Amino acid sequence: MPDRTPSPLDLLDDIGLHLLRELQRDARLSFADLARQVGLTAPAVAERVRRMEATGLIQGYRAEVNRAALGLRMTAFVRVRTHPGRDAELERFAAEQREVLECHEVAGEESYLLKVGATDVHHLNRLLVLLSAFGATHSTMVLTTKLTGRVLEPFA
Amino acid sequence: MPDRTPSPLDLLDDIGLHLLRELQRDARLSFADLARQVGLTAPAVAERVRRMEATGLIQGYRAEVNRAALGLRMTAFVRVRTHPGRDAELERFAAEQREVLECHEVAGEESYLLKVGATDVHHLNRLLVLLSAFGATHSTMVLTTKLTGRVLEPFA
DNA sequence: CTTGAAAAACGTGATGT
DNA sequence: ACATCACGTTTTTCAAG
Repeated sequence: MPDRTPSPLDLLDDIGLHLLRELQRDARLSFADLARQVGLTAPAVAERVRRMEATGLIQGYRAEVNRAALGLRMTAFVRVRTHPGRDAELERFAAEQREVLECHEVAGEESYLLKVGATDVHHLNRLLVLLSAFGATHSTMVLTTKLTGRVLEPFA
Repeated sequence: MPDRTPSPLDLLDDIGLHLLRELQRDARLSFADLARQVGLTAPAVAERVRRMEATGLIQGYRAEVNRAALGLRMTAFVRVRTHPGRDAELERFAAEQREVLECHEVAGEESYLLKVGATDVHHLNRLLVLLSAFGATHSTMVLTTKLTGRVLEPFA
C-alpha cells in the first residue's frame, strides 16, 4: 500500500491551481461558473473539487465576517509565558473564550501566542487579567491591519 | 441623512445570527439549505444574505486551504522594529511576498508584526534576511497551532 | 475527460400579504 | 420582511465514447 492519502500532487496542475485561486477568491462560485473559468465541464470540475476536499487540500469554506460589525473593534496579540504545568489549562481557557481568535504554541521565551479580539480597552484588560492566571503576559495592540487573508499559492 | 451605512444591527437577530454561524461553518451551503436551517424560504434567506454582503457584515467567502499541502510546512510570527522612514517600504515588501500571510502595524517596541509561512528553516532564514533590511527583527516559531478560524459571535 | 440526457434541486424575479 | 408561485438554470447521476 503505497500512499495512505491519494496525495494532492496531481490536483495542483494548471487547472487545479486555477480552481484553488478562484475558490479562495469566492468560495460560493457555482461549479458551472468555475467550469467556465477553467475551460472544463461542470461535472469534471465538481469531481476535482470533491477530490480537493477529500484529500484535505481544501479544508472548508468560511464566510469572512467583519469583526468590527460584531463589536470586536480592537485586535491584540498576547504572548504568554505559562507557569509550569499550566499549559493544558491555558489551552482549555483559550478554546472556551470567544475572544481568542487564534492560539499557537510557540518556541522562545513565551510558550503561547494568542490573537484576541475585544470591544474596547476595558474588555481587553479583563481578558489580560484572566490570562495572567496562567503565566506572565506581554500584549501587543494592533493599530491597523495592512494585510490578511492572502490567496495562497504552492511553494513546494 | 441619518446613516451612511444601513447599519447591520437589524441583521443580527436570531435568524441573522443563525445564518452567520452556518455560513462561517460552511460557506457553500445553498440558500435552500440555509432556509431549511433557519425556518424561512429561500428567497427570504437570499435577500438577507445579500444585505449582509452589502452592509459589509459578510466580507467574502474563502476556501480554506491546507498550507502544508502547498509546501508551507512552518509558520512564524516576525516582529519588525522598522528603521525610520522605512514603513512604507516594508508594507510594500510584505504585500509582494506570498510568504507573508498577515501584516499588522502595532503599538509597542516594534512597529510591525508579520505572520509568515515558509517551506523550511532555510526558506524562513532567507525571508528574515530580506526583512532585516527594513529594521531589527525578532521571530517566533509556531510549534503547533491549537486554535484558528473560530466562528465569531457578536459582542456589542 | 467529454458528450448527452433526464430528474431533482436550486436561484431569481414578480406578485401579494 | 416574508410567502408563494413560476420560470430558467444548475446540479447530479447516469450512460457511452
